[in-house]
Amino acid sequence: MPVNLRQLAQLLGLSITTVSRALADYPDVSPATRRRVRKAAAEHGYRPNPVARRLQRGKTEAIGIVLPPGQAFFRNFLQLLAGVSERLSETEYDLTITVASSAEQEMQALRRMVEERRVDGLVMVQSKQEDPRIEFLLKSGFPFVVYGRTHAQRPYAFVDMDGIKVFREACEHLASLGHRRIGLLNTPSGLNFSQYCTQGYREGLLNRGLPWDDSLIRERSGEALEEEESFRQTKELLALPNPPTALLCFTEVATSVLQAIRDSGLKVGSQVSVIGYDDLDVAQYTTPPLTTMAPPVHDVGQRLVGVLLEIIGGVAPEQFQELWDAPLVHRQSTAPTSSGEG
Amino acid sequence: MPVNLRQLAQLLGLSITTVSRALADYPDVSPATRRRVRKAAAEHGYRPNPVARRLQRGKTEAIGIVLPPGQAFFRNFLQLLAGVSERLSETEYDLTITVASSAEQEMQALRRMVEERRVDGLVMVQSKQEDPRIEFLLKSGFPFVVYGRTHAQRPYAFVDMDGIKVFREACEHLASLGHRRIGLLNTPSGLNFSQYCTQGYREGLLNRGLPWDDSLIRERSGEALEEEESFRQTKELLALPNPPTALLCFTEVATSVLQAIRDSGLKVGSQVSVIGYDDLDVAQYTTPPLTTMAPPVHDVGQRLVGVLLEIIGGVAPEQFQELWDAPLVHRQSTAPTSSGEG
DNA sequence: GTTCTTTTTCAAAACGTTTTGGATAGAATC
DNA sequence: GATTCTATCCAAAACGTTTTGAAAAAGAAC
Repeated sequence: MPVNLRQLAQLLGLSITTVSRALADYPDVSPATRRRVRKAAAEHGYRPNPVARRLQRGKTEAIGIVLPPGQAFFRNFLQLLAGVSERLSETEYDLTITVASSAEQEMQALRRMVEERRVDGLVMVQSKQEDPRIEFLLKSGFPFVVYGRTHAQRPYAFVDMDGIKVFREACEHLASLGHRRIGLLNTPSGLNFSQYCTQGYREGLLNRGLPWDDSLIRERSGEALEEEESFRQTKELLALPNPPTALLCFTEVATSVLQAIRDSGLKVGSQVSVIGYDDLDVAQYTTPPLTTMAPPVHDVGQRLVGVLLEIIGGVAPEQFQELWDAPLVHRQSTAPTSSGEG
Repeated sequence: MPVNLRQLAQLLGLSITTVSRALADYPDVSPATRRRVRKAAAEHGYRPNPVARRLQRGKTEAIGIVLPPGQAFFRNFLQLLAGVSERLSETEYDLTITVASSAEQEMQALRRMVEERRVDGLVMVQSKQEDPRIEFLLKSGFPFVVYGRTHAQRPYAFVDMDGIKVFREACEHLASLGHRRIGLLNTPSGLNFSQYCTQGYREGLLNRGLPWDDSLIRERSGEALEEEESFRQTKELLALPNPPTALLCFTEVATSVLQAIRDSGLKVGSQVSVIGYDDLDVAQYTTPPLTTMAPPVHDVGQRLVGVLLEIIGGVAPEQFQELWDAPLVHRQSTAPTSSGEG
């Protein structure tokens, strides 16, 4: 049904070559015929067949993502995906995804993508400390970029949030508001990220001359319902003899944290300041609206594609090792202590 | 780098044709050579190039999904995607997705997929009552299947939950436990689905001879934070002079509903029964664990692909119009009233 | 040893592009 | 008028499969 190059050329009384080159803006086709070709192509709704182009170019013009198993996926993954997709729409590339139902199935899906050359490159997410997927990709020399970091022999391309810096600065910001006791409600320690949080938190305290206090730190087990566990942990912190006046937490549990604060008879903002990590939609709707560390997930998604395309183009991966910053978005859940700056 | 058919044939001293046919199990190649070819193919890690196959077959061997704009995506979408992906992994098909950043961009992405023939068919999600996307697809004669229903001139293929039946039966179940006043916490009325809920609820009451009472129904505005709105609405219902002893709600807001019940000094299960729609993970972790209407989203995803592949294969779409049932998963949030069946 | 089947193999076309390396014409140069 | 140059155009090859139609080899029948 759709018209192809041969038919279009025949219609115009031109060769396939000339039509192709006219549409691709080669300089060796006269302006007159170029216009003529353009017009005819538009009229007949000619669209080059991507599959044919891919074969000829030896590229699949697609990049892949395989979603790791386990429903517990990070909250703003769709936003990352949106960034990826948006950047891709500027190109001829498609986004091919498969969602894995188990760890073995994940490796299998990965193998299929690289060994059958179904995509030109891969965006890897949810990196683990020791990650067989990354090892496999390094070994096979396949283009890829990681959102996150991992332990690997050889250097590889990644874009990651600078968790240490982000939490350090959030912590320092709370200190500059006059807070002397700052609590940390960390994500489960299975993830790489939780360690960066703790370290940044530690550095922030240190920089401001505040003492380290184990009792001000809680970490989710990852087993119980996150809302309930966070609620409980927050109440524990506030019930301490010398309770914190500020909390660092993850936005995904922020509603529970805020609720626990109110439930303890305290006012969020004026009495207890809270900063959440991740600028989820929900942060705008909590009462009061939540101050957050706002990782630019959408932009990261775009950047991941940009990097990957360069690597596919032949640039060495080790050139792309980026740590990104997450600015604070100030809302009403943070306020100076009554005693003011100290 | 990877070996292709020509090289493999040369290695074996056979023609391309024979090697190809041997691997495809044609009967006209002798068992001996077939074995020989198989062995060599395995040894050299031969994988047919999918792009070449696609060109030759005139198929893209891919199906597409374009995610509608707006972060507020339905909760278990990833589970649907998992089903889609799982079914697809039994075939040679890839899954191509693009996420739209706006309604126009959504149409544009759709056109691109259809007009450039980047995929062989589409799975459509989040159907609206009047849906220009569906109209466009019908007009262009492109293979597609919808998860959900819509108003359209011509018949089309869909797989949808039978919301009326599901809510009717949930309502009747509560009635059979002795409940006489049953509340409904509905999803915003913008969605098709909310009307099926109301209707099923109505039919359930009718079948059990229970009176319709407007004051027992609440509908989220979709503007406020869903947790807070649901909490408030639940408290309103329980504060009525003649309050409900059972509630139908959506699992995505169940924690707030349960909390509101406790907050009103009532016990979930023995005093107020709750059934949630959607068997999200969270249902297992609430206190008490939540009885749910459990749409088999994963299976629906698989089925959508099955249907789509048949349509791509040439079967008429109107043959596939399926309404699926969602069984009740009984947990501890439902119990007979103290007065018992009656 | 010829003829007729049956089994096994293969050359070539096709899918729809892009790109290479000429060809052809007219204009410019001498 | 022969030569060179430039501006246009095009035939053909290539990408790696699948499939068609025919050829070659092997067996069976006489």
